[in-house]
Amino acid sequence: MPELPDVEGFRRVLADHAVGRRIRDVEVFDSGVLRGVNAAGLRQALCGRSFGEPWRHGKYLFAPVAPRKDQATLILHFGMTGSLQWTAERHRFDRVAFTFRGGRLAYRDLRKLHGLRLAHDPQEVSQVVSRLGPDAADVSREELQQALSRLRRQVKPALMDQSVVAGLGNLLVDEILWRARINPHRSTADLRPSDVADLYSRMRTVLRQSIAAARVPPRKTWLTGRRDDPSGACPRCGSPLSHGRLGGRSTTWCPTCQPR
DNA sequence: GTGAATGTTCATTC
DNA sequence: GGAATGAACATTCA
Repeated sequence: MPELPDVEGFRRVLADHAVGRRIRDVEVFDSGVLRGVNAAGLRQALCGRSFGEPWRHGKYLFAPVAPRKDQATLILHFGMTGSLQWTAERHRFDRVAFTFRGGRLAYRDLRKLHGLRLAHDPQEVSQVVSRLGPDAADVSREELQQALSRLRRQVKPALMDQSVVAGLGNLLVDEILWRARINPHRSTADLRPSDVADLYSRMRTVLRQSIAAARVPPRKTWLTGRRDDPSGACPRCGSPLSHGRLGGRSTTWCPTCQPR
């Protein structure tokens, strides 16, 4: 599930409900999601403290621990199935829960591909961020142009590479390329500046609308709304959609709108 | 039982 | 050195 818009939604959940409130308890139901920290360490770092204003870069969510003199930051990554929920109800896939007066915040994740880290100082945080390209919701057209022009790769895997631009996942990239009428197999080396300009403006639109919905909205007018239908037709031209694998990921495109 | 799933990382092989 | 590929991680669901 989680790409940039989803994680931005989780950021809002944390910001709206938990920031500034005393963390009364940290329950670890499954330590399989803890990375580089154990349950006792996490409890000790967080209990009695609170979260400061959370921020996001790409698909990572950073929750600074207050008071700031502690210099610690909780780093969350949601893998393919994670989420952050403000809910009183315990769910079978809740792996960690933070308890506050008046509610609880659950890190819920089916597959446990990623999870929670605790950075003890700003260096550890910048270490994580330094491996990422500019945030997709924040990057300028010039930056994107430059990042892509350095590569000679198929455009889809290039855009999904978090060190090129951070935050785009499988669904978003398919959606953006479809709107920009760029075939996912095309090489970044062959993109004209006008292609990148198109790509950029489509990316902005898709991100803005997806962030508002806290997900890639499964609308029938979007490619995303049709990709799971094996006999799906392009919402724009009606051609049967093509399906394949690219960079190891399932890929959907329109052979008419997105010629090679 | 099999394969696939909106992610990342590592090893291997061009 | 880059780029492409496949496996691995853990788990459920169709």
